[in-house]
Amino acid sequence: MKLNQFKARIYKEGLKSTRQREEILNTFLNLSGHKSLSQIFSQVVKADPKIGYTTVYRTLRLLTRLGLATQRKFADGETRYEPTSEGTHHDHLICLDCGKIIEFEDQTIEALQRGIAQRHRFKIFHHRMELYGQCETCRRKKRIAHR
Amino acid sequence: MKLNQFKARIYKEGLKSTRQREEILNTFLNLSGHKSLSQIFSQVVKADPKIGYTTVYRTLRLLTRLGLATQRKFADGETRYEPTSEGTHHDHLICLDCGKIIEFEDQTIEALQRGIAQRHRFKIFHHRMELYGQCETCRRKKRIAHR
DNA sequence: TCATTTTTGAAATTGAATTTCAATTTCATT
DNA sequence: AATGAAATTGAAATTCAATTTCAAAAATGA
Repeated sequence: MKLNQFKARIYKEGLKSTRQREEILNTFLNLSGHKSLSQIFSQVVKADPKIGYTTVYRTLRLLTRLGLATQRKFADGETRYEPTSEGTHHDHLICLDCGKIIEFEDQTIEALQRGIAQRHRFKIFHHRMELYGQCETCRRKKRIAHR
Repeated sequence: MKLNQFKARIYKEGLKSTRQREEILNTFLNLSGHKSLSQIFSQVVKADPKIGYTTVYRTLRLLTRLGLATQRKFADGETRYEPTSEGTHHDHLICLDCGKIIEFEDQTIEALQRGIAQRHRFKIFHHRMELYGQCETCRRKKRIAHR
């Protein structure tokens, strides 16, 4: 369970472990995929209606700072959070109709990116690559709707 | 000159050609790179102090709709606009220290992306790829500052 | 328990994006 | 050149997510 790791990190930083933080972390870890703050908030509220939006916001920032969450900004502008799954970087395939997000990884592309950076004498810290389109399900739906 | 093409498109859409729109387009086309709305606005104001922020905003949206401008959202959250240079898609290398943006293109990566999409049965409309890091100039500066 | 420090949460603030609306401008038609 | 319908302008207002403020509440260590 990650909760203990979390508490340990919290103490090390001179911060305090609270009911709210534990509840938010727990909810967040059980939520799959890339969730917006309001999505996370509405889930947290179900578990404890007393927890405020601000606290969820601050806790997600804290988790990001501690490396337990990763922030993502896609083209729609809303910030999304995802539990950090250790060591695996990945990119995204996003359906513009239904919002589905598929993760993928491609070592060849990563290598080519390193080459490009080197050629321009850049030192890369991170990157993002997103492919926007339509998933098969939505394409089928549209085809039917058009009849 | 693109101005005439612009007027033609304007009329075709049932819209009207105005002093403001011409001035904004003109300023925008002479501005290189990826500019934020406020950067474009402050440049437009130099040419004509009477032109309002809202008009610049709406004109950039219009240009985007007409395909003369391309909207970009990088990780800093601010929307940037770039004149559409026909036919050439490109990706970006961004310096996190000085904000410099370098454009690049890599056909091999593009091909690999198409392969990934196909494997997931996605139909891709567009994509974005951004490499964030530090350019050579800033790396040198920092090295000196550390002494 | 007490004292200190952090956290909480409602409300306020920020800042960019977008909308509103009355006044103005464009342009096709006289 | 004058007219009028339709579009445009620009200042101000609004929206909306992100972020900050601050007094009250909770957590930790002595």
